[in-house]
Amino acid sequence: MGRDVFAERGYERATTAEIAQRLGISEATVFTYFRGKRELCVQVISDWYDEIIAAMETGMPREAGTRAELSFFVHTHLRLFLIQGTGLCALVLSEGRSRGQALGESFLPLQRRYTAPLMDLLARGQARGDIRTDVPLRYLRPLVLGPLEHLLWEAIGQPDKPLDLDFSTEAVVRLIWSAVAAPDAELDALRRLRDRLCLALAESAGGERPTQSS
Amino acid sequence: MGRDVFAERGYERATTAEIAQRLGISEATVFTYFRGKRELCVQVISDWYDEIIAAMETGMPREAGTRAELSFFVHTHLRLFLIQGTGLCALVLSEGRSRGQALGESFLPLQRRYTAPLMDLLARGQARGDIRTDVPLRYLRPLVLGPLEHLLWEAIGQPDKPLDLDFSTEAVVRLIWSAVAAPDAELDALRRLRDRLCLALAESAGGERPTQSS
Amino acid sequence: MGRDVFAERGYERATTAEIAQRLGISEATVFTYFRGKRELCVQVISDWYDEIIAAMETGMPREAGTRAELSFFVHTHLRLFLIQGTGLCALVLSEGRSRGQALGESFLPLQRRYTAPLMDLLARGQARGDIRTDVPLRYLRPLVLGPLEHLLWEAIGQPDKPLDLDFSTEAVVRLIWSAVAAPDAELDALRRLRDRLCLALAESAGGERPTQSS
Amino acid sequence: MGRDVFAERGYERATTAEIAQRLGISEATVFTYFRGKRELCVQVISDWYDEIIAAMETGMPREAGTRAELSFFVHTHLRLFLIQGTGLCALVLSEGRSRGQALGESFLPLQRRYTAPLMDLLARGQARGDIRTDVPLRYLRPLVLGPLEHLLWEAIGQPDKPLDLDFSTEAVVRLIWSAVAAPDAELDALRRLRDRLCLALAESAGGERPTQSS
DNA sequence: AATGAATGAGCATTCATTCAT
DNA sequence: CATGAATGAATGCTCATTCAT
Repeated sequence: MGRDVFAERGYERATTAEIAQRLGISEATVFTYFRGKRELCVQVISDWYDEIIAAMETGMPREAGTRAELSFFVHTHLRLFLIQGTGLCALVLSEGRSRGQALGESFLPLQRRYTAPLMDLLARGQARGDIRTDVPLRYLRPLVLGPLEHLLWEAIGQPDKPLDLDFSTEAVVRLIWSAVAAPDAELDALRRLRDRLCLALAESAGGERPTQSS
Repeated sequence: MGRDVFAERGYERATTAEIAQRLGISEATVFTYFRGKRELCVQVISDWYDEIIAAMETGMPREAGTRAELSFFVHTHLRLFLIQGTGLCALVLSEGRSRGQALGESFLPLQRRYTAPLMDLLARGQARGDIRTDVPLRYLRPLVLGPLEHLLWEAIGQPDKPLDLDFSTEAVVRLIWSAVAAPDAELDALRRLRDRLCLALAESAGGERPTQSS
Repeated sequence: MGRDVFAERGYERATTAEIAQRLGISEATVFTYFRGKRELCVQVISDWYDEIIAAMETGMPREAGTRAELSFFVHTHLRLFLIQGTGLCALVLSEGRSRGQALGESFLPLQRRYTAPLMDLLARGQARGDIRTDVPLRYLRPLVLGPLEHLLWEAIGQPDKPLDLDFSTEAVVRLIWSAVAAPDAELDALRRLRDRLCLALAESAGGERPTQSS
Repeated sequence: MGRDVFAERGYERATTAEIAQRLGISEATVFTYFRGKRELCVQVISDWYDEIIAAMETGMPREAGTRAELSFFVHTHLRLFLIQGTGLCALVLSEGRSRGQALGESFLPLQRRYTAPLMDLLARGQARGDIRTDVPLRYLRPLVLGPLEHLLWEAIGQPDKPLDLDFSTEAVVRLIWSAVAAPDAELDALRRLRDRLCLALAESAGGERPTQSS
């Protein structure tokens, strides 16, 4: 699979020879189907993106609330990039960006397609009043994707310390949520939650209770 | 300058010929001072890190409050990487990681030295009570560096839309601060309440993960 | 022909460029068939040895008597090395030996294969009673090959004085034969007598080594 | 010492840098004294030859008989080439010969000077009637030097099997002598020896005695 | 369609040699 | 006289790409 080679070696160090060999075909045949190494690589990345986007759009729990959606997004993102995509992640991040002219402008649309599910998610959240609206989405997006990438980079760099998927997801989402959630919305929700609990559990009034700023 | 070439072309596409040419010296002279391309590149990265770290440690307003420190960190990070470092950023991120063995293990200590100012900043904030302590620093770090990297990647990808440094800094800091700041008492208590409830009611509730909507 | 280049220039001074050029192919094509310069050179030497060995085994007059066999061996050796092999001889002798590790251990088996025809010849001679048996074959071999090499070296060094093949063969064989032939009975006995006397009278005799003059 | 470097590495693989370093001087200084690498190497070889020739001329036992002289020559040759000269031996043999034009014609006179002691030895032997005169000296010389070189090559190639100097000398001389000695001279000497022994040891007539061809 | 064979364009690296100081 | 610094000229080797079959 060309994907594996690019993922393992990076763009420059991947050779058409090895790709052809792993595919069990002749090196020349590769050029029958692709105009060149660059186009092949773009195709590989593109397919990879398609899978991710499909997974995102298919599984997204659109009715479960904004936080659940975010949680799903984070979980899926980490999962897909961890199972095999770390190499491709590096590929996209490093080679796919302006550097020189190797992989050209081919990635902008992909990038846009990929971030679409997240942008939709955030937009829906704003419509629901769950996501803050005082900051343009343009600045919210890196707040989500940035930490994920950073976490993945660290995971790549330390293959001996594998990431605990569920734990990491929860930790990251909690942090991100603190930043992107509509402040009032969260407070409101919490207060409503507390009030309902107080009613339902009137007799069992033990445990901690909110003290200050009623 | 070798730095520019590596920054513009990446490790593989940078040629010793071009580096020598831009330095106005012969290609052979390069090898008089560096054992090879790899060593040269490591030196370039190392110098670059030194500059960043020096800038961070020198200008850090240690008495102006945690938020001001964070603001300075973000501003400085964006500024230094924008003026020339984006390519080097990519270099470190992509080549410096396990990929093959091109740039070996030379980067781990650098990486650590670079994140030190941020970690110190966060630790001081926690001591002052400004930074939340319910999440390990290990998870706070990507929350800061991640968005910055992501923002920079986007800025690199769209050179026609230059980043407004002060505005971006303020926007990003505001977001990050929401996530890393110690919540005030009520919020804190409410959140802990909610979290424990979510756990307790996990089985009797629906399938989707706990959200605070509704 | 790669053989010519290595023969004319030696290993270090032979360039893949020149080899390719003389073969009328591109330099890259050379590396399609050989993993590198070293492997190519080993192949060249190997083929050369094959030819010599084949010539030796094919033409050897096994029924014509030991002296005729030796004559054939000498004649063939001189002929093959003179027509084109002197350079390869130098190649094997100088590069093929321990010096650094350029041409590795690849030559030991070749060396052995090459000397096999001579060793067989000598062994047959001993079986027939034509070759002396009082000296291990190990010491007879250099007595044959050594003068041939030396003669060839001289011939190389003085290209203006070409060697007369038949005359040289006869002269060399006559000399070698004197040394390796089984001495006739009287001489044999006399020599053994002398040798034992030399040993027995070593202490009571003068300082200088035993000679038969006087 | 430049000598060591050339001996260890051969001409091509020896670098002026290493030579200068071992001499504890700057690389440029080397070029103050020698016009170039080639000249330096010629000087090294030349000095080496001087030593050998001096050893030959100084120690040669001119009154001890031809065989003793030959024995001394062989012993000294093997000794000097074995202690440090194998590398230089290879150097002279391979680089010193016409190959390309690296070490040019500088060696012919050296070669001649070196073989002079041997030629004189043989000439003296012929004058004394000890060395056969039916073959030109030109053909006798390789019979002596050839086996020595061959023996040395083998010794170089198998550093784990060091040569026993005295034993090898005796073995080689015995063989060479068979070839170069004047046949009649030897027989005559042996017979005279036997006759004298018969007289001196008339009573102890046991042991072997020459039977045939009295 | 598939491929074996060939290659042009580079690239990092080496090293003898020069020369101003 | 000695040398630090610089380099021109090679050299072995790689690899994406082409094309006749």
